[in-house]
Amino acid sequence: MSPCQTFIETLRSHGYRITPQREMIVEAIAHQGNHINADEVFALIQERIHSVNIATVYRTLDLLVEQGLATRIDLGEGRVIYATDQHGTHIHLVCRQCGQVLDADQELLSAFNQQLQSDYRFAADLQHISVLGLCSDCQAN
Amino acid sequence: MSPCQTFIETLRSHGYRITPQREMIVEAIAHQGNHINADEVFALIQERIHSVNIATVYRTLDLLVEQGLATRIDLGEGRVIYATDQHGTHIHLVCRQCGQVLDADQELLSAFNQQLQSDYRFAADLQHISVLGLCSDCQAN
DNA sequence: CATATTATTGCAATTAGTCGCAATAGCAAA
DNA sequence: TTTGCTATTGCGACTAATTGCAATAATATG
Repeated sequence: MSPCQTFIETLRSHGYRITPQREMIVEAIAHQGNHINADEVFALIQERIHSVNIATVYRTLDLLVEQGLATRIDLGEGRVIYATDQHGTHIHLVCRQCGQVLDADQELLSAFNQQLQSDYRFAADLQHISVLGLCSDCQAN
Repeated sequence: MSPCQTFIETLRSHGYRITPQREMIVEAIAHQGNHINADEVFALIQERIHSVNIATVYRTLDLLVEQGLATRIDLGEGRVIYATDQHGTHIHLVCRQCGQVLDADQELLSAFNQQLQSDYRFAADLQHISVLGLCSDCQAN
């Protein structure tokens, strides 16, 4: 089953209705291998059909995040991106001074993840997070 | 030196001008021991003087975060809070389904923090972060 | 203390995202 | 296939936060 179909089936099995709008939004975020923001999703859908509302895009993206099918990452400065759980896992290191974004290896968080589950019974979405801080250049200044 | 004065001096030594507005905003966030959001800061200042603009509040809070004197935490659902670096460090575990917020021990991140510094030369602001995931109740459902 | 420089502010306009509500359209059951 | 229930959508209004710009005021210098 393609990733798209998996998403759709997951939504259906959780009692959500499958609309053309939702299918197109899922396709947009799934086919786009990389990160994507709400505007880009909206633009991709507009290429196919013009009558989809931006509010529906936001609502569907929220739904996908809530269902754990996608993650929402706030990179600061109004940069909010989405990615499917299929997307290669990694950590975004965002410099709070220059705004630069560095990627770090996801493995660094595995011990933390296990502790959250054992100590707090909390299943953290760590496959794709952003961490604010200072990059080496800005530390020097 | 009181925390307020430290903040003010830090700003001054970095070449920023000290205005009454900035002093009041720093006092608001420093005296408020706990988290505070932009609206609350604005309300606290309005009690003293009415001519301060909300845009200045946002700009000053951004400045404090950029300078590492405060942290900005996005708890989702439009809940954005600020706290000084004096504030007791901890991790917010935000459930992506029910919105509930749990606090976890900061210590869990110390190994991760050290690795970011040694492997990526990145000084992460981990004293006060939020992590999205599923709480035990919502995992059960 | 007076002056010049320019960072900061307030204001108004703008943007991104959200919300309430009536109309529409999935889906389950007959 | 038809019907009924109600989740979902589109729309317009609204809110939170940001931005450009001219006026103001903090600081350095003479």
